[in-house]
Amino acid sequence: MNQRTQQRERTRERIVEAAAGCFAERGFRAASTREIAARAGTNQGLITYHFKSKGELWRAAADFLFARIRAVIEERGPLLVALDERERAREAIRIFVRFAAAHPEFFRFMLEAGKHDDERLQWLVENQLRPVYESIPGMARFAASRRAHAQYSLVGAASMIFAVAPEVQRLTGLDPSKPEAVEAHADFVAELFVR
Amino acid sequence: MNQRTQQRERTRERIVEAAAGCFAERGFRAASTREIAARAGTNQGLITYHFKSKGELWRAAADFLFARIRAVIEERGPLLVALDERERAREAIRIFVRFAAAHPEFFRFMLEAGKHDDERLQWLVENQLRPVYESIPGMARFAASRRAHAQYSLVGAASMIFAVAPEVQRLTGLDPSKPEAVEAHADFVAELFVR
DNA sequence: GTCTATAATTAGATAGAC
DNA sequence: GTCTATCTAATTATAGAC
Repeated sequence: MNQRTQQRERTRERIVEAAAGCFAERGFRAASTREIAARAGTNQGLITYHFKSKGELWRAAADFLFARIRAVIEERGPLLVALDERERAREAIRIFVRFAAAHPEFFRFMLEAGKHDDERLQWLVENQLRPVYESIPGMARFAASRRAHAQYSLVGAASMIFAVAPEVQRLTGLDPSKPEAVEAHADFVAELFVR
Repeated sequence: MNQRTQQRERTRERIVEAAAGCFAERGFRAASTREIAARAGTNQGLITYHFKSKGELWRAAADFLFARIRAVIEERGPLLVALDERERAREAIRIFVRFAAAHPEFFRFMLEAGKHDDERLQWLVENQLRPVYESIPGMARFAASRRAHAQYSLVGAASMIFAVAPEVQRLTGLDPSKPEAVEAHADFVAELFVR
């Protein structure tokens, strides 16, 4: 790879990461390409050059966010096989909670996308979400008829406190991003779903 | 109350309800006063006349949404005292889940507001959320040090599946708004938190 | 009280300089 | 590949007719 191609990739990466943050914080419509460009340390025209449209940038941002959760699954999944069934389910849930704490933008992005039945949601479900849906941890314990209820209860219980962290801080005084709070939440949710 | 005052109140109510829906669906910034006006069957200029600014309309919308949850608490709360402690906690959670199913816009509105630490969140916490926070059901069972974790786990588990209903439908085929799905989710979450 | 017209900003996409 | 300038369309808030 020559220097120009490397520079190109680094610039694209900076823009995509800034876009993921902006789309998560503001939603697709309210996120502006000018703000994304500024956050990436560049200009608005360059976004059109690299991504053609705001919609394509959004898809690149989704791919960026899902690459991180896939990495966690691939990295931590194999380590769980040594544990017995119940402790494996608990530890998988703790890993999931820690991911939610480390990447609240992932869940903010998903919460924004999941509430509108448009072409973006369709693309997201088919290309990103469906492939990882089956790997949500600890769900084999529940009957198929309750699977969706268990999945979304777990995702909600694990991620909500981090998705609205500023509200939690103002309302309760607890800062959910602190390591002690993350571990307390991981233990609480793991114990809630696997007793 | 004379006719003109009645007409005024009905118009304001229509605008506020439309605003609550738009702010929940799109967030504060992306919701446009023109779309709100169109949904309320009127025009954009009238919004400025009645509410002065978009920010004040947002506060009126928040007040409208919280009035509904307060009404449920006041209406259904007294009926629970006849039950024993555990069944009271379970039934309170079921009522909360049914509210989340009937009013996903409440939770979409809150999820959008809760992720930005701005003057709107400050107003929302102090004027609307704090007064009802203590009435979230079934939480007396948990130690004070775990209260926030329990509260947000419950809110997340109860509401997420309805907040992202279009995603759930596309991904799993389940329509969470159907009465059978609502009851199944209510039972699942109640059983999850009170065994 | 309701509506139309408009002013001042800001948006995404495009064109072209370098 | 990067950046500035600009076009068209949309935004909120305002002014004023009725």
